[in-house]
Amino acid sequence: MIPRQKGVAVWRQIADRIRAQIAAGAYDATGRVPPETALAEEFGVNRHTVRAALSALSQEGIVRAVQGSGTLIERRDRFDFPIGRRTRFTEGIGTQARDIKGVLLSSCEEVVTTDLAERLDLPSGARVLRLDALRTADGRALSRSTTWFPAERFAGIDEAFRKTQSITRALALLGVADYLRAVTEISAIHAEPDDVADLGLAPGAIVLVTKALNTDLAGLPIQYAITRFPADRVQFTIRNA
Amino acid sequence: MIPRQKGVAVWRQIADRIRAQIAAGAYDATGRVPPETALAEEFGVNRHTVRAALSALSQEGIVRAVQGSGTLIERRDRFDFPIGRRTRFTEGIGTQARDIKGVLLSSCEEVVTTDLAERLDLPSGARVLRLDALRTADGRALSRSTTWFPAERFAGIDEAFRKTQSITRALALLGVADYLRAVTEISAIHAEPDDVADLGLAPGAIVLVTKALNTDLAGLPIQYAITRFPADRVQFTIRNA
DNA sequence: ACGAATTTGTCCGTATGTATG
DNA sequence: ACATACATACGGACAAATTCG
Repeated sequence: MIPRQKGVAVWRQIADRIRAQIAAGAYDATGRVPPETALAEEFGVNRHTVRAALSALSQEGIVRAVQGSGTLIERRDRFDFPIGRRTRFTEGIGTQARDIKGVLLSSCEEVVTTDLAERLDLPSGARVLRLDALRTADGRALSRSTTWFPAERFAGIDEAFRKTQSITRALALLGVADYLRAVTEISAIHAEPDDVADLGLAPGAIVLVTKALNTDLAGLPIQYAITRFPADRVQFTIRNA
Repeated sequence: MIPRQKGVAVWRQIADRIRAQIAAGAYDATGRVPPETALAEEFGVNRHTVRAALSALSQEGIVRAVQGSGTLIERRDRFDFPIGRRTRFTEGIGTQARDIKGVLLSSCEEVVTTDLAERLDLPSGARVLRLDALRTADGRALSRSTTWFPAERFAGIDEAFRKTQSITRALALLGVADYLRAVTEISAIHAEPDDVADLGLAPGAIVLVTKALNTDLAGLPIQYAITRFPADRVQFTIRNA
């Protein structure tokens, strides 16, 4: 059932599949995972291997085992993040969580790279403000973003973000009442050491990476952002209404 | 450097990172990967472990080691797949590959599930045609899709697809000259055994999953598709022009 | 209240895979 | 190629907690 190639432990592969099953609502009827013996038979492995998988999920807070009773599902949430012409992080996720926080990890001014200069339509040598932020929803890390603004036009955006905890509200403070999403690139990679630390992931976990360009209403680029999401907590929806 | 947590072998984590570096063009200047000793130092592991990683990449055909010379990069391509109101698979990928094939793996008629009935706006108990297809570009698997059409309106779409190797051209044969992408959901998961077999992936690899609804010009749903892409060969771009 | 069945928790041992030097 | 240490996976046996007739 489970392929025995090398490099990825069988218990991890099984953990990934059970997590996906839970997220898909496969066990909603009972609110619990099937017994270890049943899972062992389903995946064609020893019960100990299933136990290793469930132990990992238990560490993640997804399930909780009760001796004699079974393994209960603690949570099965995957946030949906809509992407469209007027994409806003906080608004998009807003109805799905109560307590959304944006923490500014660091900010600095730097000279644009050639790649970034092209995207933001800046002359080479121009200066940009770089903001590193972590967003959490109900206490769980939801994204880790690095954002660049043209330094001249958006001086003070770091303080504005620190106060408002939101890019949208920070931009509003600086006189940008509205802005538009021009392009979004989406890819997926394995978690890197930074992701493991910042987003609280297991190595081998999946990170969804978006690279987004926002413009003002005149079409002038105002912001370029690279954001990393834990794939087991997030999905994207593109609506062409 | 590399975290020694459990479940994923270090050599596989390193292979994933080198593959990502190659895809990002990090080594384009020399056309080769740094020497094994340099990589070993960079990742803080023994040279044997780096050799295991490079051996895996060599198996995938991404690099080729030459004794006395170094480890050459054989290919570094990641297809970009644009998503918009008029999303077309073949057109979108068309300029990036010469030889695009769509193979019909199987087709059958089935009764809609409640979930699918809602998405396609069909009465419960209605019948749908299901097409399973594998798409390849230049001989490499690019996607594995399952597509559902209302059976009544699209009788014969399986034959049309088999002939034309394209959903767009198959729909044209059945009188649908144009159609629109209404919604696209994007998520990422670890490869399942089917993905390993169909897409030629390693277990532990990442699969990008899209769930897409297409409508005709009148807004009537004509097609719902779930497509799985190997994440190391594909990225998505959403343009809001 | 009791016992049987079910289910998770823990211990033993053994073979293979992974990583280092 | 060799040696060493640890992680992974299996198999079996039994204990401990819960459920149910």
